[in-house]
Amino acid sequence: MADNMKGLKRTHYCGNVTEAGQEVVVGGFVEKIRDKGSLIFIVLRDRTGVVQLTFDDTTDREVFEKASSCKSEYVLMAKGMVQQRESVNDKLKTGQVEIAVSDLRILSKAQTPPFEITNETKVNEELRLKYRYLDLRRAPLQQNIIMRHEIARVTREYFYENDFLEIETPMMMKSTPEGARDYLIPSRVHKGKFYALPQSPQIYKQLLMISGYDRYIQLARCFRDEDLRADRQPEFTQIDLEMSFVDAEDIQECVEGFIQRVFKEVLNVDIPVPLPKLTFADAMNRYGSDKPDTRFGFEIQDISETVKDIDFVVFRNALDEGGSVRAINITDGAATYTRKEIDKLIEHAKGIGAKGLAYIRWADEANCSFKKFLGDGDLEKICDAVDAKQGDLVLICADKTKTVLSVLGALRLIAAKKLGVIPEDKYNFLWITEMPFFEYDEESNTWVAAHHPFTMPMEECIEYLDSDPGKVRAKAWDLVLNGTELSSGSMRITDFELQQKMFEALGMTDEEIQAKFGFLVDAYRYAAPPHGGMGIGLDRLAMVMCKADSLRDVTAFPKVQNASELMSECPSVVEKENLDVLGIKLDVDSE
RNA sequence: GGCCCGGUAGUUCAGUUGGUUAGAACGCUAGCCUGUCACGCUAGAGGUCGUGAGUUCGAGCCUCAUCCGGGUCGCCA
Repeated sequence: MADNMKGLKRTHYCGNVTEAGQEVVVGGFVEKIRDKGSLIFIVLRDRTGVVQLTFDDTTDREVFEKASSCKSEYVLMAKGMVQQRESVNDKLKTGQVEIAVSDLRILSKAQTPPFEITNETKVNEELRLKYRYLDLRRAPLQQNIIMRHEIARVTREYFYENDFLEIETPMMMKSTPEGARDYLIPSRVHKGKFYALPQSPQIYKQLLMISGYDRYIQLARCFRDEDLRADRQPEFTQIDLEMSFVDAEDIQECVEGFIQRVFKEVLNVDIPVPLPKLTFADAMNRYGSDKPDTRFGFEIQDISETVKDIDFVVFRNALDEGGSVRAINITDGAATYTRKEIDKLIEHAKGIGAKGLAYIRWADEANCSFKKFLGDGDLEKICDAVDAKQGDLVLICADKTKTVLSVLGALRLIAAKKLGVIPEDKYNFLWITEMPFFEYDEESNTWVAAHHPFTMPMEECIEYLDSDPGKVRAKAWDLVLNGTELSSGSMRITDFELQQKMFEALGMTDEEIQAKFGFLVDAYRYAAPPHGGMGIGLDRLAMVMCKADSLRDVTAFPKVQNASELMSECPSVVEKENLDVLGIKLDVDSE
């Protein structure tokens, strides 16, 4: 039988025991035992840190015996006097003191855990996820979870102070056939019909504007049944907001205030505002990405003009087919790359869709992979065009412009990571504006909406809706931080006729419109203030602020790549009776 | 769905050209130790080499399949 806490009431968190000369009661987990025989040290851990418990020949015999029976991860409560240590530990916040224990309770015994619970760990993540509740005892993870809480707290404070109302929207809603796949919930009452979990509260928050709740905020859980990535979980949290009587700049200004506040309060980092802006087109041309990491250079440069007279079939073909030849100049000593390392880059480029990669490696002398096609002075012209110097590596890609940009954009990142030139303590925010309204879908040969179909086009683009969809830009913008897409926002269409035109441009029939969004279209007939909003990825924000590599490190109970959870082993098979009630018959084998 | 990487004591890893009884460190168990803090010392237990098949006189190692995990492309209005 374990002890109880009778007569003891916790007075301090472990990490806060720093002053000698007082009697304290602490509770926590056994982090470490150093048993010297007739002198025992137990390091006790809670979410604030650790403190050392000491037992020696002045300790009550029964307490001493109990201490010597303790094992890793036992849950203890201890009462004792805080005293100065004979030998201090400067590495610990509580390293000046220790607790001379007079009362010790073993509240719960622990099996030997499957892995050691230490701050630094090399243990396989798979095992840690299976025992997530143990992994979560580790300080680094606790700090992340606590920081995430702080972010959420500051978020609420900021938006409350700015007159936003927190309103909950349904978790069970109508399935919308467009966009990501929905997670479906079968209905027992309406057999054969389904609710969907929200991909975002988009439609509801727009309806709230129509209803006059003109500043809305919600820390909204969102669900998307798509494949996972390090920065993508099937369920995630969005700081979801919508504002009326505003334009894009007003919303951006409000969010800039939030960003500034949350970084100051949580990290004590000053973020200068307004945040820089870059159009989507410029982002693609300069960085080959719609979420550029601007903490380093290596920008993409168009050298089509420079090489147009060079008799190199790869360049010639690309240019003849309307593509381009572009280059990035990797500085910081990239010329030391070995042939093998360059080959690896080329392989990577091919993986992204490049047919190949030309390069100039300027070590002792400029060494060019396509030297034999060059005339006198051509090499110098190219190096001049990209401002290459000795020590640099110039990567050149020739293809359709879209391919060239995505390939060089990816290589730019890989090279920077490899060279270690990305400053870790920098927070480069960037608004990406003037997003394209339509994307060309090569499979179906049609233009599809790049955003949801209620996004407002830029006024000067409306005339191209029918004639040249590729030219239409949206009143939509993204917020990017260090190469991570943090947030996305837009102004919404409030004009009924314009909305009709948008649907037509997307090739939707009246029946389709009515079936998919009938209630929303109807709602806009009853007048709506001009409005727009954003959804800010709380998980991703936390990931960057915690300097974590994966959302799993800032999510208490994350899913793995196949969308299952290793601890509870969900999703799982359900009893046949449960399916019968829902009128569902399975067409798959499951054990 | 495609491509790449990984899976050997509880954990992290090593394991030669395919060759006797698969090793180390940490952890764990027992004992000793009054100032440790990566405590120290002594002894000990602990293995279906992810799983299944194949090649071979012989497989941790080679081949195929499969499962699990990670990264990435597709996908993510």
